[in-house]
Formats: sequence, structure tokens, C-alpha cells
Amino acid sequence: MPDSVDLDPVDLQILRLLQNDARTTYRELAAEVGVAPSTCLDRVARLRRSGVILGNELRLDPARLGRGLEALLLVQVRPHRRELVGPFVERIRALPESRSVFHLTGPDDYLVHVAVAGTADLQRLVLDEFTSRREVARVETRLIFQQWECGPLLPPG
Amino acid sequence: MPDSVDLDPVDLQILRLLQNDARTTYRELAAEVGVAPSTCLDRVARLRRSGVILGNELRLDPARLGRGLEALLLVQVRPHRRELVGPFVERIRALPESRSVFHLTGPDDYLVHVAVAGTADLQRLVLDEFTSRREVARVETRLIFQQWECGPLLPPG
DNA sequence: CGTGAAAACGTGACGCA
DNA sequence: TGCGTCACGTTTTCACG
Repeated sequence: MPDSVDLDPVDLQILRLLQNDARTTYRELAAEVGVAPSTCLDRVARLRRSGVILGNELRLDPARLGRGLEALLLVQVRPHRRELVGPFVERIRALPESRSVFHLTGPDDYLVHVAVAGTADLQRLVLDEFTSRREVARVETRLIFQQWECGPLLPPG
Repeated sequence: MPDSVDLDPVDLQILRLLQNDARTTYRELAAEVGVAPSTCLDRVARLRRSGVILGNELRLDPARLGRGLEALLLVQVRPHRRELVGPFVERIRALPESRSVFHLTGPDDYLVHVAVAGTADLQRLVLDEFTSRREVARVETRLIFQQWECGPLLPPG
């Protein structure tokens, strides 16, 4: 099911354009790519059905929403068993401060990306939601100075 | 400039709806929120101008694009001076495998989220693009088993 | 902020290679 | 099977009250 899908140059260019602006109209897409608008519609619908396109997200600026401080929390969960980590992930995901959660190899089991109002909020979050849990053995907090998104995600050349 | 913006309940509900589906029509928004479609248009345009809305992203599935393996690279850059880290970040950002880059506090200066075809690609990436650079003192590779996006980013409440 | 009209768009049916 | 043309209903968008 998580199989790779083969895309022709038309699909690729459509994806490239939509990654720059997900609201590009089918007519614009058609003009740029050199096919008919209805073809673009078909292609996008197929990409959506085949799971290549997962959805359209609105990207917001956390700082303008009163969440000017972001951090990564490296978390060790002990013992690292399903009965414990399942509920752990669900609770962390439900926090309004959480942006994303990663389950990793290495000494830290989870990495949690959070956005908070300031250091006081961060301290409260770490103490009340992480280190206070029995299954959390260790939390390492790293502030984010700056972050960059990278170029469009496209098939390996 | 990265100042917080004050939003009324209408703005907040619009943002909430658009985060679930960035392609919601202004008519639908208007119906849900209880204002006229043109007002929604104005609100969204203002949110866009004020920098709260950064853009509309298409979320793609890396696995379906032949990039089934993701990893986080923790990188130490020494010496950690502007003349070195500026070009470093730009080169890393330009790699097709890079998804995002973070400048952090703590023992590791940068965290790089990458998506590759497999372990061979990951090895090549680490050796050729990271450890081979003079300014890179250390790279720690952590594979991503699984990742979750969290609920909509909205003001602290 | 709402109204209404005009322009642009999404979407499906149909026909052609 | 996949693509292009056309046409209809809907949505966006703008000037105005």
C-alpha cells in the first residue's frame, strides 16, 4: 500500500506548481503544463486517489498567533513498550502546543516539536506534561533559533 | 514585525476551518461563520497581508514518491561562525533530499529532516554532503519510524 | 460589513484520436 | 484509454450602499 507510484512529466510539473501554491487554478495549471484544464482536473483527482496528494494545508505563522517560541523536545520513554507508548503519543498529540511528533531510532525515543508563548509556558509544558509522566524517563529541551522549509518534495532523479 | 496580531472570533473560526481544508470555499466559510462571503474574502486577504497566513501547501506522501525512508540528522558545525553557517545552511537547503532545517540550542547546532529512497541513499547523503564538509564536526543519524502531525495551530486559549 | 452583478472557475458530458 | 471542447452551475471578486 505505501507503494511508489509512477508519475509522468505532466504529473510532476503539476505537483511542482501546486507545491508553490496549492490554490493554483486548473486553468492556470493547464496553461503552464500545456494540456487541457479537464486533464489537469483528472490528473489531480488521480493523484489524490492514489495517495500521492494527502491534502491541502494552510501554513500559519506561529509568532503572529502568540506562539513566538518554538522548541524540540527529545524524550526517552521507559519501558519502551506498546502499552505505554501508544497512550503517550496520543496524549502528546492532543496538546495544543504540539506541532508534530516523531518516533525515532537512537537514544531518544521521541522528538516533539512544540510552539509556545514564551519560556514560562515551555517550562510549564515540560514539567506538567512530560517529566511528570511515569513513563517519561528523560526530556531534553532544545530551542529553535530559526527554521527553513526546503524545496519541493519530488521523486529521486 | 514578527508581532502578534489580534484576531476576533470570526478570524479564528475562519483559520480553524481553513486548516482542516485549505480549499474550503468562501461561501461555505461564510455559512459556517455567519457572515457574508465577501467578508470572508476580506478577512482572508487581510490575514494573508498581515502575515498570519503564510501560504497554501500541498501535503505529499514521500513514500509514494519513492522516498520511503526519512531521517533526522543532528549536525555539529565547527567553528560555529556566520561565515561558515550561512553557506552551510544554503547548501543543505538546496539538497533535493532535505525537507526542513532547524538551527538549535544545545550540543547539536542543526537538525536536518531528510527523505531518501533507502539506506544506501542515506549513507551517500551523509558521507558526501555532510561529513565531507570541513565545517561539519559531527553528524548523528536517527531514522524516523513514524511521524504524526498535530492539531491545528491556534492561539493559546 | 452586506448586496448584487459580472467575470472567472470547477466540473461533467460528449466526441475524437 | 486518455485527451480536448464545450456548456452549465457555482464561486470568486469588485464597486457601491
